[in-house]
This record gives sequence, structure tokens and C-alpha cells, in this order.
Amino acid sequence: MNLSNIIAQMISDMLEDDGSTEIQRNELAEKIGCVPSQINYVISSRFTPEHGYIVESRRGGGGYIRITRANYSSSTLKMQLINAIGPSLDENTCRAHILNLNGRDIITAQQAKLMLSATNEKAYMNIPTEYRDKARAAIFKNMLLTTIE
Amino acid sequence: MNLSNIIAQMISDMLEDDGSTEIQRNELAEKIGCVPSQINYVISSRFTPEHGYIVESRRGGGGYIRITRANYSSSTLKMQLINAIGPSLDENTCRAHILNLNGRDIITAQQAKLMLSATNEKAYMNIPTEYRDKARAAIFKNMLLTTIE
DNA sequence: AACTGTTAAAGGTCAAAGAAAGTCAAAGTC
DNA sequence: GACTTTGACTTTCTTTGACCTTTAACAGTT
Repeated sequence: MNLSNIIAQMISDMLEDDGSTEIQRNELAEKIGCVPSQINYVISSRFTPEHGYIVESRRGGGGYIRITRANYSSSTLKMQLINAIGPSLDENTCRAHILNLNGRDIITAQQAKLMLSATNEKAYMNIPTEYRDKARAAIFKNMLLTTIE
Repeated sequence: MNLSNIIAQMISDMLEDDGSTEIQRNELAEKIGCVPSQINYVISSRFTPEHGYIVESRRGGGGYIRITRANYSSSTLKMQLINAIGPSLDENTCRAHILNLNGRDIITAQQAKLMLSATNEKAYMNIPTEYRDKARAAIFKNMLLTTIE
């Protein structure tokens, strides 16, 4: 068993009771006996949105990393969609997904409206074309993820 | 929990009843056991206009710092905010705006969550740094606009 | 009483040091 | 070749302290 798996297991254990945990990166690294950045590696390889986790953090004195498991019992569909969307998503496909989700009552009309406005091509006009679909994909996935809880 | 958070919590508590409080900087610092300028740090990092507070102060004998939670009307506020945001918006300022809007019941918790996830730095990682704040500004304004009806 | 100058009592500013977390690329492992 | 491990370097947030500015109060003067 490699280090990363052990760390991942530890984090999963901490998530056990309430699906959320807050860690001190340096402290945890010390306890485990690895370099701090390894914690980042584990998080970015195993606790991503695609895996159904929300990660928040703060630097400086009293900093922390908070990991929350999105509970997707009722919404495997959303997770599947998140995983199905690749690194890039054009406006039309995105709109289709949103309308579809709303049509099947998986997201509310309100949520749909907000998602449409956040993924509308107009909002991406000031960034170069080649990045638009990538940004849209990441933003859409992120939004979809927060509707799961 | 770091000192700044504790101080911020104390100030929030004082604001609890009538949304306004007057503190003596040196006295408060003494009570807490920190240097007086730390009070300034907390105020300037957590009780800004973006966070929805008005801060007035006076030096000299009998000086004070007065902190007041601002309270304006709803849809004008959104418009003002949209207009106030320039072509660029960093993650922290954006988050402060969203939390502020939600804290004052101008947007719902649900809307806030979606906005946070759509403006979260993590969603912008795959586009070059120089475009992130521009994209965020446009997307946030677009979303905010759709909550006005 | 009105004015002026002085002083002590506030609060303000800023930069340096400290404390976390983040990034990235090179080296190692399987 | 893909996944891991490591460590140097960066960025962000916090804490501290030395020094600055403003103002009320007071004392002295006219």
C-alpha cells in the first residue's frame, strides 16, 4: 500500500461521520511523515469534483483545508453527467444539458436560469476563444456539484 | 481558530442587537491581549463596504470606532453592485459580495451557493491567470442580473 | 468670554516577520 | 508510461511593532 492511498484512507475515515472534515496540511503531513505537498497531491488526485468532493481552503495563520463529500444518493445522474462532460463544453451542448435537467425536474427553474446565465457565451466574450469552452465546462461542473447535497 | 476570527466574532456579537456598535480600539485590544493595530486589520479585512459595513471613527480623547451594518433596498442594490464591479473581479471580493448579498437576504442561500461555485477560483484553473478575473466579473454580473426580474 | 498654543489621548499606516497552503517540475517507483 | 514522492519556490493571510496624524482638553493670554 503506497503513501497516497494511506493518506486517502485517513481522509476518508475522517469524512466518515458527517461527510466533512477540516485538516491542517502541515500538521497532517507531520503526523504521517511526508512532505506537505503530498497532501495536495492526494487531494487533487482523489478528492476532486469528479469524485464528488468539494474542497475549500485558506492560507496563513489558522489556515485549513476543508473537504466535504457531496452526498449523491438521489442524484447519481448529476454525477454521471459531471463525469461525462469532458474538459471542454460548448454553449449549445451546455444549454441542452441544463434544459434537460430542468425538464426532468432534476434542477429547479431558478437553478437553471442561474446556470444559463453563468454559461452564456456573452459572459465569455472577454476571454480568448480557445479557453471559453474549458472554462464553461469547469464552471458548469462546479455548479452542478453544488446542487447535490 | 486564529485571533482575527475571534475578534471578528466579538464584533459581530456586538452588532447583534441593533446592527451598530462603538468600540474603543485600545481598550478592546487590551481586553483581547493583542496589539491595537490588529483591530484595524480585522476591520479592514472583514468589515468593509463589500462586506456590507460602514465604519466611522474619530481620534483624540474620547475617540471611537463605530461599525454599522449597512441596510439598503434590494434590486437597486443589485444594479448598483453590477455597475460598481469593473471589468475584473478577484475571487475574494466576489465571495464577499455573494456572502453579503445572502447575509442581507437579497439572494437566497441556494442562489449564493450556485454563484459561489460558478466564481470559485478552482473552476478557472484551466484558463490563463490573466483572464480569470475578467471572466469572473462577466459571469457574476450576468448571474446577478438574472436574479432581478 | 474668546482666543491661542500645548499636550496627551486616541486612532491610522505601513512594512517586516511569521504561518499556512499552493504550484510545479524533477526524480523515483512499479 | 502512468502514478507517486519530494522539495524548492510562491502566494496568501496573520501578527506585531515602530512611527504618524488627528482631536479633545486644558492652560494661559487678552
